[in-house]
Amino acid sequence: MSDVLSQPVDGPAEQQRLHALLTCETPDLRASPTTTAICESHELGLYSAVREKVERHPATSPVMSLHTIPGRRTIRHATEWSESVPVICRGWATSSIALPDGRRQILSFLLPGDFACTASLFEPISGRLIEAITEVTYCSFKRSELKAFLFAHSDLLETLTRTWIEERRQTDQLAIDLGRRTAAERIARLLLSLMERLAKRGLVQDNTTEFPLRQHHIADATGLTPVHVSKVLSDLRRRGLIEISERTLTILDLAGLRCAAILR
Amino acid sequence: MSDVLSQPVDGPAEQQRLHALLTCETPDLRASPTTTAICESHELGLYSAVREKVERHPATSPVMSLHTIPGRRTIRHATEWSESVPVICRGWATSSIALPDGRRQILSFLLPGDFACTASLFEPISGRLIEAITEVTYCSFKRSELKAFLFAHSDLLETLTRTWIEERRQTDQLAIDLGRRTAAERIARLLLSLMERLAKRGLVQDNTTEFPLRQHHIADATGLTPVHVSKVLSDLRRRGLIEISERTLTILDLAGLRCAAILR
DNA sequence: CGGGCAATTGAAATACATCAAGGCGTGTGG
DNA sequence: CCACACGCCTTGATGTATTTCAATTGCCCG
Repeated sequence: MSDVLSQPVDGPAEQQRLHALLTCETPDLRASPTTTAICESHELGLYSAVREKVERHPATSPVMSLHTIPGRRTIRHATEWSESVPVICRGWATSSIALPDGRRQILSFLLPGDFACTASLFEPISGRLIEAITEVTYCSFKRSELKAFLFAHSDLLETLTRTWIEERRQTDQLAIDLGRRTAAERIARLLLSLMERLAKRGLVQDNTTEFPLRQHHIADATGLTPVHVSKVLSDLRRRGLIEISERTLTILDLAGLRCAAILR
Repeated sequence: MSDVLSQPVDGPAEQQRLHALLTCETPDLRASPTTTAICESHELGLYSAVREKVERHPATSPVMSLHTIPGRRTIRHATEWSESVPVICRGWATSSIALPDGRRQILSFLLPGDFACTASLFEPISGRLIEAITEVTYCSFKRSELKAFLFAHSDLLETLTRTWIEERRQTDQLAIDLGRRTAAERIARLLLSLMERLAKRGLVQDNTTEFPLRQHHIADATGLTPVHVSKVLSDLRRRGLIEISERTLTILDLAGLRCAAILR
């Protein structure tokens, strides 16, 4: 295992704590930012649906373990044949593909509640690199058991297909963004879509949110160079559309930004 | 319905013919190019698996109908809420997204045996445009029945997930192609991947295949302009890697083309 | 204090787009 | 049968978006 700092939580006593964490039953945990993020993402998707189901049928719960790793660490190597499926519980991560010569493309940013990739529920992932951006705590499900659990509850299976379809929609959009949109459009759209996802998790207030992305993350997600990202962002700032500073992003002119993203 | 020329084949007598077509039982049909393509793609994926199953349990077969439309006609509009799922049986088609201003991105080329999009098996497609390139005959399954049929045969469900994972792998590759590769790399990779898929269907002989794509198709698939595609293709020709003429493509130097695609 | 990562900015280079003209094949109507 | 239009491809000239290169700054951290 490459994550020296990972903290498996498989013990019987720890299961109790994990269950509490998952279901937000412990007051002190509820107060922590960790579980806040998790709880807020209640209506979100597959993970929260699984969590709810586990809460109701604890006996059949798939084996899982909690891990916390610092930023910039990799969660899954591209070649790793892992029997477990990670879900982000706290922090930001990336899912990307790398070319041998160093070029790389970020396929998606993973926020709390996101499975790394729905396809990885069925087979070990192929060639995708999962990396923490910030400090991340994630939940590792044993694949075989999660799969069985999903198939045992047909409503979960339905949520899974909905998640999958949504995932597909996202990657379709990514393709047209990369293939047919200008740099400014791509970046504006990225910011807007992140804002939307963060808002669903209750992480946006007054159009402002914590924003741990470095410009090279934006570059790798939009198929651009860090330098050019810097120039475009400066331009968006100059036009009074956004403000970025101190790992914080605020959208000053939503309509204007939408226009820059060409959401006609 | 926009396809004036479509030929529904729902009648009881026609079912017989359709079944024969699907299972390649009729000699005259077997000889025709139509069914050759279908039969060759035997080991290919979901469609052939479904076909096999239907052959074995004809009574439970989902309702389907055959249609033939000329080239350049649209099979499914982007906004169309259709209750049926098309599979290409003969010819080439595209699956694409269009922007209101005319820019468009082809997400995939559909060859015989391909479902338009695995996700569309569960819900009507959203925003994707399916268009015939050549004359196309396709098979329309009634979604609800196909779905039920799949769920009734768990091995089909497994084939479905494998297809889905493969589909996902493809769109991931598309993203990194569009985001991080040069024009020549994109085009070389497109040609190689098409060749590979055609070879699986037995449509390649002596590194030569029928190739109905216009350069604007290649452009829309690679995020380039038709003019630039022309220039890159000319270059590949000049370097003795490929030959395109008369709607025919032959790869003269496979290793060289692979190198141009940077498959290190 | 030094060293590494991140961001900014300007100048130069390049990949690709746009514009424009011409050729070629094909269908169509006179 | 010819004239013509139209779609498709090619090629060159020119324009532009984005990259590459380089220098500078600030910041964090040991």
